[in-house]
Parts: sequence; structure tokens; C-alpha cells
Amino acid sequence: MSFREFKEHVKKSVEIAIGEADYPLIDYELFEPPRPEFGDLSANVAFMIANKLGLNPLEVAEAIGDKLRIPEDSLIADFEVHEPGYINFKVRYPDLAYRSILDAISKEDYGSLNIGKGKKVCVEHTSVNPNKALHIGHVRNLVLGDSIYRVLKFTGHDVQILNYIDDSGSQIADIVVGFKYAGFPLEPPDGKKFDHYCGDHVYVKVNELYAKKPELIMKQKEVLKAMEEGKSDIADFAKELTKRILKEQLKTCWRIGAYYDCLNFESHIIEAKIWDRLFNLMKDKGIVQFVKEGELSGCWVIKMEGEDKEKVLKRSDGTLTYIAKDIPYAAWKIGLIEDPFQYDIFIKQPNGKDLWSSVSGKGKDEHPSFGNSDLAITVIDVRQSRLQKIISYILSLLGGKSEKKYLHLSYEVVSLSKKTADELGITIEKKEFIHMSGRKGIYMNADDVLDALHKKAYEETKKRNPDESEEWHHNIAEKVAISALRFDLIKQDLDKMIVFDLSEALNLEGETGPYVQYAHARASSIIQKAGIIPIITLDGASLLNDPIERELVKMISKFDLYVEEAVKNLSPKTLARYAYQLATDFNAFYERKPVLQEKDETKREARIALVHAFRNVVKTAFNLLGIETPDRI
RNA sequence: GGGCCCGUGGCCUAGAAUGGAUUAGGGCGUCAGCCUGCGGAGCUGAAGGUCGUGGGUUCAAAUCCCGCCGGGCCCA
Repeated sequence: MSFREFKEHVKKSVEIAIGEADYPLIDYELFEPPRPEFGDLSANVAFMIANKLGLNPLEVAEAIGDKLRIPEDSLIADFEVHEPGYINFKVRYPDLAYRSILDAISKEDYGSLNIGKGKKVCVEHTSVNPNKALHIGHVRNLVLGDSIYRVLKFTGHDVQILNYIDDSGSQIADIVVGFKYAGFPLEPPDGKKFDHYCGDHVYVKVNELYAKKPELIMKQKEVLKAMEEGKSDIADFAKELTKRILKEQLKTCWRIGAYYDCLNFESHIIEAKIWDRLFNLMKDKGIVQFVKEGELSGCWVIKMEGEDKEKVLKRSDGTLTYIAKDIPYAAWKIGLIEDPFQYDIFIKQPNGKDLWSSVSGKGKDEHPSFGNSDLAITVIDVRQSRLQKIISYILSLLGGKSEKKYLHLSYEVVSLSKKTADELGITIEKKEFIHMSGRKGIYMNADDVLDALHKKAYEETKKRNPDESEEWHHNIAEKVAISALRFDLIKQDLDKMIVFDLSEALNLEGETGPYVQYAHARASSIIQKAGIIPIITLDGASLLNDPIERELVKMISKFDLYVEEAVKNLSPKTLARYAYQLATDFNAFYERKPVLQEKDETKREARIALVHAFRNVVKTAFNLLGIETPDRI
């Protein structure tokens, strides 16, 4: 925590000095200098002022330096003006070390912030069509959404997690056709998980069959129509099928560590007929226009500022385009319409939390309030950007001056590497990767990746802990597997495509989740052997003065700054990188600074406290990424 | 045709919002070391770079602006 204080102290002192030197107050940056001899924080304020006033940066820096006064009780030890114009500050290290270690070992919520207090946020993620198993691309969505949920919660937001279920699309009809008209047995012959069976066999094969047996396409249309009308054997069958697959998908989600508050079914959105209300509202406000002539004659369209093309919402034959289903749902999320849904408990989740869902007909009288958030975050990949942009635009018009916001959190897709595709029997020409497609059978199921990771981790942990039980090994292997997968999918930038390669993913060394878990386990081992309650004194803290220790301490003291960055930018990768850096600093410390063997008692106790501090922080950071940190792996 | 995104050593990647410090961080892979010291999923070191390319802005550009090339996506 105290690095933030240090930063604030510097900021205040600089501002006072700027005023006394008669310079204008200007936006500037405090950053960590590239080399330790330049101190702990640098200000580029002299450059900014010099730029604006046409002066020499060094002279400005010196003038500010002349006026700079360090208050007695501040965390600033010293400062120095350095060419070509930086003002470098040194922290009062013993105080920084003492305070941050003390906080890290004593505060349960070390690193948490209260910046989201009173703010209601909903996060929609996963939203996989319920006709197949989750593949590795869906997991990127889930991991991103779930991590953001965790960070938002940690920073005081009131968060709800939604999962949108498109139960009325043609993909559902496809598998209904498979079971009802193409002769697939309802029970997987090989005992396969039901969602895998439906996705890998029924869905893919039915789509292949359409080419050979056109009569099946007619059947698909019939099924779709029956589903739309409801209340028929086929419609009921489709509903049950969807539920069964959904429940299997949820098992995979829970396995990865994601839980939800509410499932929103597309069929219920249609049933509630909120589109008409919304459409009238849009007509009243003049957001949509009726086209009288030309190509789009008879259509209701919307025109976005700065774009020359209209987007059709309602076709001339009265049918709605895809986006017309999304707008009501989005409007519901931020409370632009009254809640039209009925709710009931869908299932109790393994973490004990009830999972609610919208229902057809009458639901439970009492239920949590869903939707109506101040901020709605929708996690969908970049291919939906245009549609999402239109939705945001429409909502901003509908909402008027309201502070409520709809946000599309976009990320690039996951594709398969040539090598991994080859191993799955998928041939690629020329290119080094291939985009996944459920319909074409080009994908890698999440459970299969996890199973492969589990197997690898199991072999490793068994070697290391030969005396433990099978159950123990599998338990740990699973946690390591989840760690490897989640870390791998969250660590890079959202606008970069991930070319998934199984053999690379199976490497559990280097910049990976297991690396961080390993550092945590090493710390736990020391703590267990030390067997004492950690204590830290100012004297002890001042002995942690080796550059290696200073790095680790400073990293710990900056945790909340990284949390803040992660939540402000909605970028969990910040925390993944932080956790990795922290673990690297710890490993360096571990290799070179003996803890238990240290002769000097004060120093030993201080180091033990540092190990405790590290362990708490890395655990919290990984929790925010949905990754567990066992004491032994 | 219009729009969005990406391009950093053999491969992957951070740094880009807010331009700065004669060493552009990591990881994989390669090579060489390190357990009679708390767990080697580790540590140390080495080799490997026109930051796609050409121009512009600036005292200063991987970072900002424009053109081009290559790749991906969306819309028509």
C-alpha cells in the first residue's frame, strides 16, 4: 500500500514547488526510472513545463528543485535533479518496507480498493450456444469475463455475472434433426460427455449430411418453426436437449472456476415481447427510420453518425434482423426497460451459489434483482464489434443523459496452430493456423485440453510427492492444469490473436501459471518449516536492504497500483504479469537469500515476514485470476 | 470498395492511452554453468534485434501523423 502513499507525497511536494517557482500547474507523469541509481520515482514535469513555455528542461527542473521541500513525515528520503531534466525521488526504504510488509501480512484484503462502492455492474460472458462443448476459444472469453468479475468485486463493485443462452437458433435445430431424423442415438454410445457427443458427432455430422440429404434441411426448417411456436413435442424435446447440454457445459465452466448469477435465454426475450416496446420507443425518439424507396425500401433502419451505411433492424417482410434480439437484452442490462422476466433457480452450483435463470411462464415470487446495472460489460470477440457498436450507439440515444453505460469488451479470437490441427487430423494448406469452427469440426475442446494438462501435471507432481495419495495427486494436478490454461489465455493483449498450440501449452515452465504456483509453494514450505507467527519491526525491515530484497519489497508495496490499473483498463493481464514478476523476484530472493539459515535473528524474522507477505500477495493476485495456489504442488 | 485490428531476435510476447535517461524487458528453443544450503515446475550466464517499410513532427519516436507492404476480422 505504501508505494501509493510515496507517490502521493511526491506529487504533493512537486505541486507545491511548481507553484512557488511560479510555473503553471500541468499534467505530468510520475514513473519508475529505468535504473535503480535514478531513485524510486521520477517526475518528467520539467519537460512538460519547458515544452509549454519554450524553456530549457534542466533549468526548469533546477528551479523546481530549489523550491522542493520534503515534509518530515513523508515517505520521501531524498531527491535529485538529473539531466536532461528529471527530478528523481528516493523512498525512505525502511518505512516503505515496514509498512507494506506489515499490511501484507496482517490485512486480509491487502491490495483491495473501494473505488467501485455503490456501483452496480453486470458482466456477461461465456454465452456459448448450447449445442456443443466449450472449445478453447470459448475459454478465453470465460477466463477474461471471470477475471474481470473478480477484479471488479475486489475493488468494491456490486457485480452480477450473466450468461446468455441462445436456445432458439438453427444450431439447436441441427442437433434435434440429428436425433429425430438422422438416427443418432440419444445416449452417447461410448459414454462420452453429452455436450462433446452433441458437438463432435451429431452437430458436425448433421451439417455434413445436409449436403447429401437435402430433405434434412426441410426437417431443420420444420424444427425451427416448431421451436418458435412452442408447445409441441419437438419444441419440448429441443428445450430438454438444450438444458441437458447446458448443464454439461456448466460443469466445464465450474471446472475452470467460473460461476454465474443468471442465465438469460433468448427464447424468453422473444417471449417477453420487449422488442415491440423498445421499437416503439425508438420510433418515438426518431432513432429508427422507415425507408420509402430504393434498395432498402420497406425496411426500418438505423443510421449511425459518421457512417454512410444504414443498418437494417426490421426487414420489409416484417422479420427482425439478428441485432433486434440483442438490443432489448442490452437495454434490460442497464435498466432502460422494466424487467419483463420471470425467474427461477436453474441449478445449485458447486460453490454453493444458486444459479438463476429466466423462465417461461411463472417463476418464483422472490428472486434477486437482475439487470438494471450502472455498467454492463459484454464480453464477446472482436468479430461482433460492429454490431456491438451499433447497440452501444442505440442505447446511448435511448438512455439520453443517463450515466448508465453499455460496454463491449472485445478480444481477438483463438485459432489452432498448424501443428495442433495436424494432430487432430485437420489439414491446413499454406497457412500456419486455422480458425476454429464448431460446424466444421475444427476446434479443440476445453475439457480435452484440460485433461492433457492434467495428465502432464499429474506425472510431474507424482514424481515430486511420491508419498501422497492418488486423490491428492489428481487434486493438485487439476489445480495446476487450470492454472496453466487460465494464465496462458489471460496473459497476452486482448487484441492479439492466440494461435493455440497444444504442445506449447503443455510446457509448464517459464512464464506460466505453474511457475507462479511453484514460487508460492516454495514460500509455503519455508513458512511451514519456520513455524512462527510472522512479525515485522522497523529495525527488521531496514535489514532487508539487498537489491534483491528491495525489488521484492517494492513489488509487494505496489500491488494495489496494479489492481487499480487492471480494473481501470479492464485488463486482467496486468495482474498476470504482476504475479509473474512478483514470483520471479521471489525466486531470485529464494535462490540467494537464505531465510531459515540466517543467523541474525532480527534479519531472519524479517525475511520470514517477507516470505509471508509475498505468499499472501501472490495468492490474492492469483485468486483475482481465478487460480488456486496450493501449498504444495 | 468502406471500416477495425495486428506486424518487436528462429518462434511467442511486454513496452504504445501519458514520446524521453549512450544496456528495447520477458518466455520458448539453443549452448554453458549451479543441489553435503528453505522443493531444479528453479537460478546464473552466453549467443541471437534495421522494433514490417518509406517519409514527417520533435531537442528526443517501438510509442504521435501520413503513405506503402504483409496478415487477420467485420461490412457491402
